[in-house]
Formats: sequence, structure tokens, C-alpha cells
Amino acid sequence: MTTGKRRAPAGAAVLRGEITTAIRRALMQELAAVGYGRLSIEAVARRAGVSKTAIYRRWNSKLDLVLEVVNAAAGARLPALDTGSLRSDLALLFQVVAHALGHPLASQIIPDLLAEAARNPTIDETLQQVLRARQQEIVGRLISRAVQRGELPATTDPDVAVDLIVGPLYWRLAIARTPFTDSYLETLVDSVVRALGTADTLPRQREAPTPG
Amino acid sequence: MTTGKRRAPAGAAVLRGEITTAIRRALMQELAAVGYGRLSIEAVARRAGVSKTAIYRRWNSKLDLVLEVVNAAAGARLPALDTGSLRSDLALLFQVVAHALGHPLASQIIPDLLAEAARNPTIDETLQQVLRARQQEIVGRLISRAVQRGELPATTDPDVAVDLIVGPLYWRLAIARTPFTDSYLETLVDSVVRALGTADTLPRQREAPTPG
DNA sequence: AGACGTCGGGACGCAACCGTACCGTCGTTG
DNA sequence: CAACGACGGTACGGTTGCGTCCCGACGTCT
Repeated sequence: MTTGKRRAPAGAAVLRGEITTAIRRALMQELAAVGYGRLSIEAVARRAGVSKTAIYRRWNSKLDLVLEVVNAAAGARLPALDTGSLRSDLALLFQVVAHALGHPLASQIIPDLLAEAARNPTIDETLQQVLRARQQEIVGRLISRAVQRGELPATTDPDVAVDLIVGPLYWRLAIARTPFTDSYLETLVDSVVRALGTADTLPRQREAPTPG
Repeated sequence: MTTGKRRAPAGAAVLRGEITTAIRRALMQELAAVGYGRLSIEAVARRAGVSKTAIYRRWNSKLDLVLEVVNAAAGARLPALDTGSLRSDLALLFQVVAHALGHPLASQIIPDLLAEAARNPTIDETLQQVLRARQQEIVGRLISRAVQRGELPATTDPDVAVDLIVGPLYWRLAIARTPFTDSYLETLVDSVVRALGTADTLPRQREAPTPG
């Protein structure tokens, strides 16, 4: 038995990082241009100026490629986001999200993959991890801080809160794709802050009578 | 010149409505199953138990077919929706929307087409008409009624209102596709009502002092 | 310096789909 | 009753993409 260990790949026999990068970039662009449904490896290779083999050497299939790249792209950094008040936390969060969804690539790829997730369990699982779970974590922390500050009641439903915070901005930026102004963002922040509070937001205001 | 009028098609030489219906139904199912990107006429024909020719006789192209069917499906009825108060109007609206997006077909087709609209101007235009314009109209009326009742200030921004009303529910039902309960809907209604109001929602409450 | 072994690229077989041309069928019209 | 004429379906060429195989090129390790 030749248990002889092959020596490690070396020399020209090693993946060129520049090509891997070109493929990644081309995939994102192609994904934005035609969507996951029509995505073709050949088109990605063409756009990257690379042969199909270069892609198949690195990833097993179309799905593998997309999942890995999306994971890497989304697995970036999530800012600390603790500014001292619910309103300013939200304002910062909205600005970050607006900036992220402002990238044409993101605003085209994300809705496309989210739609595809409805029929592809693997994509669904990945997005669940890199997108929704992250949202829940961020919003959850944001809310618990607000509760500690006394800005929100402890009964605040984080489930509803996620939808209230994510929904409007996502609809506006990714679906309607309507231009928006700073004052829009401010109005939205104010609205969401009001939405999160309850009728008796601040306990000590609870007994303030409203003279009829 | 033979201006001779051809006699109108008759007998077997006339479109069979049952087949047109079958094509429509098959298109919706196929659209939900694979999305617009991967939609193929052959698959629609197969699913409908019909030949491709039967489709091409009725519509010029894939896009024509989709646009016409979507237009017909969405061009349905919009209820009167005037229940006497902002809260109950919203509650009814949410129930209607939740019911509509509850259909698996709708919750798969709509996000898919909305994503496709980002790259296909024709689809975008159609959805703008049958979806977003309708939303703006409904929300606009809902708000103006609330303003007349004194439930909302006249300065309410209908632009923000649409996002606040549509966004969370759309996110929840079409994107996250998380099961939801009646109490979730109620909480959401309450939150949105609060979001829409301003700090001085009801003028006569404006001077109610908050003792420090 | 020579051998090694994977690299990237071009080419191939296979499958699916588009849109069209053709062909026999069938019910109404005159 | 005979002719009309669009019907639905099959068959076809052309295109595109998938995944694989084979090739010369190339840089490091011995």
C-alpha cells in the first residue's frame, strides 16, 4: 500500500486569489442583473473573464457558489449601536440600513434571494441565519436596552418590533424603491418610536389623568 | 381589391375558454413554483395539459402572458373599508391583506414579481399600477377619513403612512413567512395606530400637562 | 535542474426551451 | 350539405446552459 503522502500543492498548482475574487464580484453583479432563477455559471464566467472550470474547481454547484458568497458578503460587521436612547439607536440603525440597501447590488439581490427562499429550503436556511436571525438579535438588544432605560415597557413584543422596524424601511428601499429624504427618515424614526411604545409607556405617566 | 369581408370565425375555429382558463391557472402555479426567471412556456403548457401553440395563439410572449394574467388577477375588488374609526379600518385592512397573502400562490408570486420588477421596467410599471398605486389610494382614503374624524393631524404624511401600514405586514407574511396569531394582528394594529399619530395627536389633549 | 501535479481554458455531449411551420380536426355558416 | 377557416398538437432548427474531459502552461519542491 502506498501510504505515501502526496506533497502539498505548490507552484502554479494553487488557486489564484485574484480569480476567486473576480468570480465573487461577477457573481454579485450577475445575481443583481438576472436574479437567482436565471443565473448561469457561464454568464458568471464570462463576466469574470474566466473559464467555467475555474468556477467548478472552487465550488460544486451554482447553489454552493451563491450560498458561500452570500454568506461571506453578509457575514460582515454589525456595529455596536448603543447611542444612549431608543430614538437615536433607531435613527442610527435606519441610517445604516438605508446606506446598505442604497447599494444597487444589495437592493436587487436581497429581494431576489428572499423570494427564491420561498421555494429553496437551502437558501431559506442561509438567509434565515445571515439576515433574519441577525435582525432579531439587533432589534432584541435594542429593545432590551430601551426597556432597561425605561423607554419601553418590559412587555414589548420583540416579534412585532422586528416587523415594525424592518418592514417599512425594507418596503420603501427594496420594494417600492422610492427616493427618500433625511426628513423622511426622521419622520419614520419618530413613528416607529411611537409604535413601539404602549399607551402607558412610562409607568409614572400612567396615572396622568386625561381630563374629559 | 377584394374588400370582401371574411365572415367571423365560427364553429371549431374559436378559442375554447376552458383552455384559456387552464393556461391561466397553470401560469399562476408555475410562477409560484419556479418564479418568473425560470418560467418556461413549455412547463406552463405541460401543467395545463395543453400545447405550446395554444398559448402562443393567445399571447405574444412570456411577458405578455404574465402581465395580462397578473393584471386580471390583481384587478379584482377593493372593499369599501369605512368602518368608523382609524383603528377598526386598519384592523379590517390588515385582516384582508393577511387573508390575501395567506394564499401560498400570492405569497410566492408577489415577492418574486416585485423582485423581478427591479430589473424589468414593464413588470415594474404593471405592479406600480395594480399594487402600489392601489395601496396609496386605499391608505390615502383611510388617512383622510381619519383626519376628518380628528383622529390624525392634517399634516400626516401619506408617504410614510403607506410604508408603515404595508411594510410590517408584508415583511411578516411574504418575506419572513412566520405564522401569526390574531393577537399579533391586534398588537400590530395598535402599534401602527400609535405610529401614525403625532405627539399631539388629539388637539384637545395637547395641553394635558405631564407633571415632572 | 528536473520532476511533479494542479492550474486555467477550450471543446464536447446532453438536455431544455424558444418560437414557428405544418397538418389533420371540427363546428358553424350559407 | 359542402366549404370555410381557425383550432390544437406534433415536429423542427437554433440557442443556451450544465457539468465533464483533456490539454498545454507554469511555479515550487527535491
